Amino acid sequence: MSRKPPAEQPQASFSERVYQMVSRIPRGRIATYGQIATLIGSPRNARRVGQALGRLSDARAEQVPWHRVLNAQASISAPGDPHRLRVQRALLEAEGIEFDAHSRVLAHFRWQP
DNA sequence: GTGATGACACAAT
DNA sequence: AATTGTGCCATCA
Repeated sequence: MSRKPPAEQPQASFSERVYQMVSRIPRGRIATYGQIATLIGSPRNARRVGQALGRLSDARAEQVPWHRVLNAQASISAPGDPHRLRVQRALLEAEGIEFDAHSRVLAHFRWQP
């Protein structure tokens, strides 16, 4: 009897696709939540990108450059978490990324796939 | 099951 | 330019 092929998933889970795409952001460049969402084929799901990154285990977080993902204003999004805000900014500055007076990353550092 | 929340984005005002 | 409202949808209480 023909076995039903294990319902080949067209692609990895949403979060896996997020991690894979974020991993392609080169050092010294930044991308936005909406940009990642669009790149993985889910244009209206920027929120879910943030949720996925938030669920990264500490171990995985060391392999995924989550800090290179910012909001549409190119600023760090960390409501209610001033600690991560500080850490994230430090990580970005450590790779040469610069901010303007409004804590927004200069357009110059935007990743263009 | 229902309703609130959220690492967002975009349109409308 | 700055606010406010609406869409989105997995998660969680």
